[in-house]
Amino acid sequence: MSRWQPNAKGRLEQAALNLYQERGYEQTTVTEIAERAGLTERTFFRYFADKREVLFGGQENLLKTAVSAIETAPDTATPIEIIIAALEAVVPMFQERQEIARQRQSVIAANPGLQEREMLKLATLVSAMTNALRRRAVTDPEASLVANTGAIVFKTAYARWVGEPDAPDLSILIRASFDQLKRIISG
Amino acid sequence: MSRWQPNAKGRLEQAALNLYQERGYEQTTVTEIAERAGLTERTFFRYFADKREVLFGGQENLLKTAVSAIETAPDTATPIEIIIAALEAVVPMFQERQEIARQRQSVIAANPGLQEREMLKLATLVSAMTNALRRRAVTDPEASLVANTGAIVFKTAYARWVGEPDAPDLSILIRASFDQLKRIISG
DNA sequence: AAGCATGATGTCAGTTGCTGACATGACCAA
DNA sequence: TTGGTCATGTCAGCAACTGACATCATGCTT
Repeated sequence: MSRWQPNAKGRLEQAALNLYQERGYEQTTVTEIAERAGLTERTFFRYFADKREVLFGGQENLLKTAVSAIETAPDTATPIEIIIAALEAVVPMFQERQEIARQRQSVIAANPGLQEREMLKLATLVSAMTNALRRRAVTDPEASLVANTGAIVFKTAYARWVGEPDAPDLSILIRASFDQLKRIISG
Repeated sequence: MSRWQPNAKGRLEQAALNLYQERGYEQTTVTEIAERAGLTERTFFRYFADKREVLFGGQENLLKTAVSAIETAPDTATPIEIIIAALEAVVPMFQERQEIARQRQSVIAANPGLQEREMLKLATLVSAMTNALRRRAVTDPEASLVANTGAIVFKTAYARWVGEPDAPDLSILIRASFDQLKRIISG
């Protein structure tokens, strides 16, 4: 029999999400989270840089997937097409977890500090995609404009996907947002 | 002779900006800022909600100006034209203070926590502009897409304006960014 | 002129987020 | 068996932030 229960990080994430929902983010102390996970505060901070970070675990995977999609897009694709491909590459990571995504989102929506963190994560993603585009010889400021455009499209689609009870497929919403943006800007 | 030195808030802002530049944001304590301004830590927190907020004073003015520009745009303007007008309405608030803008930006660039706050401010602005557009009968998600597009355009222009030694006029850069975005998306 | 309300600031004590230093003890490899 | 490793615990401490109450110049009221 091993000394420690397995999956400490996952237990902390679960405990945090539950407590944030039950009492609200600010009313929850890190000590409480750790206790519910059967650990100590100090251990929480070994797994997560701060109290917010516990809600943003999947970020590195997301980033890798998006960057890798940009790197492997066909040479014939335009920058915008490359970005849309990156967004669609990332869709499956959400598709399965719609319920958890909704829980997370309602917690984040209730706290500005968490919204800050979410936007920093998004900005990190945009920055990584911008760099990936530059490596494909897309020049500045086009690379940055394209990456940011991708972020808007995704944000818009994601908001609908999380917000509507019987939302269409995420990749369909992405297409729809992009088409609408095209019409708005050219029109 | 009055009991207190005038302009406590301004003194705190100045002291904070200087100290963040001299020692870095994290190495500066709120007590140090207050001392340099001839006040106490407690008074700092009466003027600013937290240690970051001291760098984001002009925000409310900015927001009011942008929203008011949206409200007073001519009825013939398209949503995109309205947003561009809002961006240009805001230009004069930066134009005079390019040097301070550069100082602020270098401090913010050195600290992720400050970047978080800046993006929250930008998101607040986008949200206010979205609502202002809705009041002009622009429907969702178009209102949100347009406001976000404005934010990208401004961010791109602002980055160049702050980053290049002899940058062109900010409103020229806004036009340039918007034109380029149009080409990218339609192309 | 005396008294009184106001408002900006100070003082103090307390909670919580977060960190560094060191201790513990099951597991594993030599 | 021994000794190292690694996840966790323990403890002490700093800095951000808050609530409660004190101070006292200013200016209004009577």
